[in-house]
Amino acid sequence: MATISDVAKLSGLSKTTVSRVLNDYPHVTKEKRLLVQKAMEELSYIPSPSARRMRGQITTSIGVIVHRIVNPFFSYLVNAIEELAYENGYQVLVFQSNNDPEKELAYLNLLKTKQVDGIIMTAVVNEWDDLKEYTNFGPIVFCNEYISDSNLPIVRIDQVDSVYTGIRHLIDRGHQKIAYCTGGSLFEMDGKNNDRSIGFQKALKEAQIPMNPKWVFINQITIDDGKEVAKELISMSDRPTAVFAGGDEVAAGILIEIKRLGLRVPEDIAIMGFDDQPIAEIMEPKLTTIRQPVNQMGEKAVELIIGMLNHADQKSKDHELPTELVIRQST
Amino acid sequence: MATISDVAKLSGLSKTTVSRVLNDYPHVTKEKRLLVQKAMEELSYIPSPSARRMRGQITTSIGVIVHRIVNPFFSYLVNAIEELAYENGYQVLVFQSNNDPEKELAYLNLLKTKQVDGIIMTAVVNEWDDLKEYTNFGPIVFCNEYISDSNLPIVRIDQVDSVYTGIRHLIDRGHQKIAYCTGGSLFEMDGKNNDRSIGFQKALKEAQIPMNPKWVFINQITIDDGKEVAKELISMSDRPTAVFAGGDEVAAGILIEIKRLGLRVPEDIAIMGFDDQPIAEIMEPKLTTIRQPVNQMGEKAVELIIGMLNHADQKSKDHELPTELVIRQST
DNA sequence: CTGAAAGCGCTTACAG
DNA sequence: CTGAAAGCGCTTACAG
Repeated sequence: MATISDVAKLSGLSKTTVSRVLNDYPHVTKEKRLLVQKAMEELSYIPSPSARRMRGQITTSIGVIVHRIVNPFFSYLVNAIEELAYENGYQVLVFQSNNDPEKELAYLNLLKTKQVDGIIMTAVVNEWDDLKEYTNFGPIVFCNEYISDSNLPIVRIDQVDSVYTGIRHLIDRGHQKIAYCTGGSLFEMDGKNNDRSIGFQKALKEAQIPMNPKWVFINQITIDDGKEVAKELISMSDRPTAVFAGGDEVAAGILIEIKRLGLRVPEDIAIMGFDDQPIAEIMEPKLTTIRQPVNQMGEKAVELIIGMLNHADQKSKDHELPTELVIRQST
Repeated sequence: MATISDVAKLSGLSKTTVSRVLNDYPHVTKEKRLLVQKAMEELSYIPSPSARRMRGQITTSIGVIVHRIVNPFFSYLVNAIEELAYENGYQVLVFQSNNDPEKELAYLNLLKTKQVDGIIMTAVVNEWDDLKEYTNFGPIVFCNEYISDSNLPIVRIDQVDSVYTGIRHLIDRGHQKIAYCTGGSLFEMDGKNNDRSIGFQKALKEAQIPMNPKWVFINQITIDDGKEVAKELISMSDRPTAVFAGGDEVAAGILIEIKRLGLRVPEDIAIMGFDDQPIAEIMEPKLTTIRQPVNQMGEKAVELIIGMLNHADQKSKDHELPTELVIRQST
C-alpha cells in the first residue's frame, strides 16, 4: 500500500501539500495539485481511513440499530440506508439490539471509540436519560422509533394519525368491537407506541366506543405471536369482530391461525396490519394495511446524518413522512 | 476519552507496560498488572480501535457481502453472523452487491484499507481471477455461494445432492415433466448454481428423463419473477406438471400466480422451493422445500474468519452442512 | 502558496 | 520483568 510519504516523494512535494490536495484545501497552485494527483494515480494511492480517523477527521461508517434484521420492515430500511450510504462513500454497520438495553448501549459506545461516525436508531429501548450522554460523541438520528422528549432529529411517520386512520377504517366498516395489538409494552410515556395508542384511543372516543382492555395485546411482534393472539381471540365469549395489528407479521399470524380454526376473514373477523410488507400482498385474503414510506425514511435518515457529519445546521428537528391506507381484502 | 498515557500516568507505569497488559503479554508481574487494570477501570479506559488498527493490530469488524438484504435468506444469514460476531466483540458491516461486479470489488477494497478485518462472501459475482488479489489483504471466506476452484475456505451445503434429492422427490411423485428455475445464469462453470444444475441433470438422467430447455428459467430471484414464470408455464402447449424453484420467493410467486390463473397446486402443477424461509409455511398450500441450515452456516463462517484473524491454521477448506427435504403440501 | 515538525493513540524492537 | 524511543499514516498549527 502506498502511503502519503510515497506520494510526496514521487511528486517531489511535502506530505503537507499532499494532505492539502487530499482535503481540498484552497491554497494550492494548480500545477502542484496536478503533480500530486498524478502521483496518487500512479501509485493507486488510497489514504488510510484508520489514520485519518485517528486524527479525528473524515469518517466513513454509519451504524444502524435495529431490533432484528429478519423483520422485513427493518431489512427494507437497512436496504435503503445502505444504498444511499454507499453512494456517498459510507459503510453501514448493522446492530441488532434485540430489545436488550445493554446491547443498545454497547452499540452506542462505538460512537465514543470512533468505530462509527454516526448512528441511526431505528429502534430504541433505553430511556433518554441513559442515551443522552452519547450525543456528545457524534451524530445520532432517530428513524422509525423515537423519543419526542429529546433534542435529536427524528424521521418518522405521523403515528397518531396513521393509527387513527386505520381504526376509523374499521369503524367505517361497521366494527365496534376492535382488538388492538402493539409491539410495545404498557406504560410507555413517549415515542412511537405511545403515539399509536393515542391514535387508537382518539378514534374510539370519537365514535364513542369504550375501550376493552381484554382486547389489547402488548409485546406482539412475530408471526407466531399473531397465532397466539388468534387463539385467545377465538376462545373469548365476548369476541371482537376486528383486530388492528401494529405490524404485518402479527396480522399475518392472526390471519393464518383464524383461518386454520375455521373462521372467515373478514366476515367473522376483520384484520388489518401495518407497514405494507411483501407478506401483505401474499396473504389470502390480502391484508389491508398502512403503508410506511420505508425507502424515504431510510434515505432521509442518511441525509440527516451526513449533513450533521458535515456540520450542516439542522434546521428542523422533525421530519414527518406520509403514510397511506391500503385497503385490500382482509377488512 | 482517556488514553493509554493517562492510564500509564495514573498507574505510575510506562505506556509499554499498559500496552502489554492490554494485549495479554505474558511477562508482567501480577502487581503491576493489577495496578494497570485498576487505573483502566478508574478512567473507564477504552483503547482506540483506530490507533490499534493503524498499527496493524487487533481488529474488530467483519464485512458481509450479500446480494440484497431484503431477501430473507440473506437477512437470516446476517442475523446469525451478527449475533455470533457480537459475542466475540466484532461488528458487522452489510455490503449489498446487488449483482454488480464493481460494487463487489469496491467492498473487497475495504479490506485493503483496513476498514474491515475480514470479509464473508455470501454472494459472489466476479471471477476468481479478479478476486484473488484481495486475499492478500485479509481473510475472506465463502458462505453460501462459492468458487470451488479457489483456495478460500467454503461454508456450504451439498448443492448437487440437495437439488438431486428435490428432483427425485418430484419424480417419485410421478412427475416426468419438470421445470427448473435458477437464480444463476447460463454457462456458469463453477460454484453454487453450477453444482445445482449438476444435481438437476443427475436426477433426470438417472430416471431417463430428457431435459427440456424450454422448461429452464434462469436469473429468477424475486416473487415477481416467479409470477412471470407461472404465466409462461401456463401458456405452454406442452406444459410441465411440476416446477422446482431455487428459492422460496420464486416458488411463492409461481404458486400465487398459478392459483390466480385458476389452476390447482399440486394437482395441476406441483411446486417446490428452496431455503425454507418463513414464507414457505405461510403459503397455501404450504411449500415443499429444501431447508438450509442458515444459522449454522452463518456461525461457521464467523468462526472461520475469527480463527483466521487469530492466525489459526485452517485444517480443512470445505465445510459442508446438511440440508433437509421438508415435504409439505405443494408437491 | 509551501514545508518542517509535532502530535493523534497505539505497538514493538531494542536495551537493560 | 520493565521502559525509552521510534514509528504506523495521517493532519495541523506555526513559520516563512
